Amino acid sequence: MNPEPRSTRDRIIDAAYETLATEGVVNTSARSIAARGGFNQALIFYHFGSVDALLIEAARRGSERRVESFRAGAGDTSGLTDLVGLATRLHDEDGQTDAVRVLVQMMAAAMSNPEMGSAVLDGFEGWIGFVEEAVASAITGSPLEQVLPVRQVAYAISAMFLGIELIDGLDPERSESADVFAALGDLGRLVEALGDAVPDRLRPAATRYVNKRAKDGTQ
Amino acid sequence: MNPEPRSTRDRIIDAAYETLATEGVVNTSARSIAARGGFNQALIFYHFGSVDALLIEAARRGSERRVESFRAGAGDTSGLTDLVGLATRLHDEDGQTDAVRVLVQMMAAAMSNPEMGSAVLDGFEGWIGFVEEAVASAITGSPLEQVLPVRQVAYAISAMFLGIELIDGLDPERSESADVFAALGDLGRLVEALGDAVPDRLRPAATRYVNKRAKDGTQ
DNA sequence: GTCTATACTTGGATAGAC
DNA sequence: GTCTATCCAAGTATAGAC
Repeated sequence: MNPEPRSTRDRIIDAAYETLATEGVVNTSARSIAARGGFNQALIFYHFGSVDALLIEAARRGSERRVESFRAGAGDTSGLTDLVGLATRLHDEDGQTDAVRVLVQMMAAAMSNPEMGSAVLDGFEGWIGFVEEAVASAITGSPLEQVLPVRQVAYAISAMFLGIELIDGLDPERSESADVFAALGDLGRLVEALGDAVPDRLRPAATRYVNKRAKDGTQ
Repeated sequence: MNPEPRSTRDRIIDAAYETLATEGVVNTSARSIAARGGFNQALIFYHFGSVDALLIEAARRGSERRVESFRAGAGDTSGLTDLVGLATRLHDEDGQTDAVRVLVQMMAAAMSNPEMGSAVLDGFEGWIGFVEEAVASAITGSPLEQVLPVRQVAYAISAMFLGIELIDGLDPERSESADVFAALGDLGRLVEALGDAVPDRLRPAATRYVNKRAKDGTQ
């Protein structure tokens, strides 16, 4: 139970992760990582072969952590409000912001490195899956259940979350994300309230109506 | 009218822009930019003083172009469907994808460079403003007009757009963005259809109802 | 497995000729 | 304003001692 002395390999991965979070990809190098972790630069090549390979490992590690703590923080996500609330909390927790920052940095770097891109996408899949579940459980029993393409909506929500972090990191002084999350919370509550306003015995009719509208609209 | 021979300054900015788009920030250097533009590397320092300063210029140029072509492509955006349609078209046009890619790359780089962050954010303001207008005109006359925080919604939509591009760039083989835009289009049409279903003479009542719900929810 | 030393490459930046 | 040459710092990577 005492702090298991982490292996060097692990310490290197952690240092890479921290460097990405605090200095960004552009300032992440074998030397800056080693300096931060307090170990020798050559170890990176001994253990991982190249800096890129290390970054891919760090991305993998990050994905795992992220999804773990999502699920830990999620608990009882069962509505839009809960979902937005969770997103807001995640955005506010320091460790979580780091996780998203690292992900964003990796994604930007991966746009010019196919192998890395594929790895990052794999890790991101867990995140989308998590949001899919949350969305699905948020709409069970509502007329939306029949028409909402859960996967695509989860994808869009995840993208929004990433984008907010991307913009938010530009200038801490001018951060608007708190207002945005607050507004999303209001909207979520509003939609839920409107949904609740549909009496139970009218739901089948509402569903038919929504379906028809969806069909007409898609043509 | 004949192709005004672009100044060297302009050619350098263009080359920087192209390098960002095709190679990403991590591979953007004075030398790679000069190679692409076919001019001497030293010119960058003569005209801009440093690579970062050049990138900031390129970002500014990019913002202008982006908003220009948004407005050009927008024309008659007056509903959710139009808005999503515009986004879809922008996402499909080659030149536009480049513009968004460049922006995303700059944002990622700017996370570790305050001066750059501020410049990129300034440029992004034009984009958000554009989406604000589109959202505002999309909801005029509907009960939503009273309760929707236009700025925050526009911010969220813009963030989503950026995020989609970010994910989409990871692995062209596994791109899902087309499905996502299609789904968003369906949803937009659905919401519009539902909105239209509220008879005109009931709108004041609907507005009061929505307002009350919004108020209750916010508490 | 880890450290030192070192080779090699690339990048930022400047001086000076043209 | 542009090109050549060059300096120096930083980066990746390897060899070899410990």
